[in-house]
Amino acid sequence: MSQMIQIFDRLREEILSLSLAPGEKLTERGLETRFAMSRTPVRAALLRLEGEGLVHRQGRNWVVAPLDLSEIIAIAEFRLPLETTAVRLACTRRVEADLNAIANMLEACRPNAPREEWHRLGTEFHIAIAKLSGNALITKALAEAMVRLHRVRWLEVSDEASRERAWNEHHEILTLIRKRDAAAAEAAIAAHITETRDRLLAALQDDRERFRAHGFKIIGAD
Amino acid sequence: MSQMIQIFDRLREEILSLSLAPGEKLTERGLETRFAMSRTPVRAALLRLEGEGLVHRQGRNWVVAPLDLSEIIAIAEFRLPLETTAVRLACTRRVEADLNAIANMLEACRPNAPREEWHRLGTEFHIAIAKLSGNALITKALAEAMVRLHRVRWLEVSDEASRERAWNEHHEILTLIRKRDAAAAEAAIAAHITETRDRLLAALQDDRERFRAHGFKIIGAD
DNA sequence: TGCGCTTGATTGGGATACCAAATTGGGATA
DNA sequence: TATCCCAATTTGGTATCCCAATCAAGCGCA
Repeated sequence: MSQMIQIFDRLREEILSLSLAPGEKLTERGLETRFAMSRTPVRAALLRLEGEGLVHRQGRNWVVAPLDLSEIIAIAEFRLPLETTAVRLACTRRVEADLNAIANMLEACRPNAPREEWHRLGTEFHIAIAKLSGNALITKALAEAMVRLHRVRWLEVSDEASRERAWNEHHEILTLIRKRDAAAAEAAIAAHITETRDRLLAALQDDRERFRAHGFKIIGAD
Repeated sequence: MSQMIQIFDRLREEILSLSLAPGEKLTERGLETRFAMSRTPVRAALLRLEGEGLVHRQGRNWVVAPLDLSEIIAIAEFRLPLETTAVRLACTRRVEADLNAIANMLEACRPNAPREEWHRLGTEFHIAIAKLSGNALITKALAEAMVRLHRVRWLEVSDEASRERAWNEHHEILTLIRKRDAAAAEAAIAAHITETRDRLLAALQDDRERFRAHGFKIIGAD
């Protein structure tokens, strides 16, 4: 695999897992020595990460994208029409094999699964549902939104009761799509998105300061 | 301005205006000599254009993104929920100054305006409406979709009667937002998106072969 | 004549050298 | 002691150079 992809994947992983603190400054030369590779693949990886919104420019410098808590509401507002449309389309276009793959994904990741696994598959579930729509733009836009939501979702998954509720909601949505009940499936995913938003906002009250104590750059917290 | 931005802007302009044929192969070394700059900024510009979906990789090579006519339907499917949501939010959040700016934009670009101007402002209108929603994710996703639609829209604007219909629809949408009539505004923009899609699909029958004759790489045309 | 191999040119990926701007740190001065 | 200024360092931006993989053309052999 190309060195650029290696650097890209490792940085992406470290950013999403919060190993790299939001707002942390990245220097091309620092990464060059850290990964023992030259600046050429480092720069290419940073440019791709910038396209995904995971790193920003701050003047001439690179920084890990800060946590923008005000985005929680905006992302829910964005997901709502997209995902309801996706499940509606899924009810007409879905293929049995795809549904089974998603069901297996859910089975493999019960609420008591390891936290990282749960976290990753929670994102994957929504993207897989979007894929059922057969619309690549919907899938891609949702995937981007889920990436932006990924880091703040560490709040949600810290609570096992929340995870159980989310798992049940996921299961319900899948069942309704299987029944081709578009109206109910739309309502279920809309409720799930809204409730996820509210869970995050509630958890936020407790954890914002704890995040700040880690040195994370947080904006939009008012 | 940095050389990378210069190359990025020029390539982007040439791709969107169809000066560079869809599917055309781009070599880093060719661009290097063409712009009389080194490969470093050329490569950075290509990476950014790849993020916007305007150039693709074909094996190790770079190619101008081919025209994907099957995207016309997918883009309409994507815009419909996004833009109806945007106008609904706009009806509650819009600011008078922003509305006036959009009205001026419309006035400055009547259907008999120069074709390039009309084409560009047609895109800008929808993005400006999306901005009224106050949701940055909606705005960005829609801007990306409009970029992907930009090149096939050369079909629509070739017909002055079509431009007049589109202009009237734009005007109507703005008026309804001004009245804060969310339901009617949603219906109007939904109809506009659907009709634009159908106009493009109809024009396509005539122009597909003409495009192909230009050497454009076209996919999804069935 | 047709098939296949060799070889040379071209490609993108990577490494490195150089530059100008920006930053920083310390020392001189008030 | 606080402040200002200048030099050394560090930064991203750019230009080249090298390399391995790929592609093509041309040559030779059957």
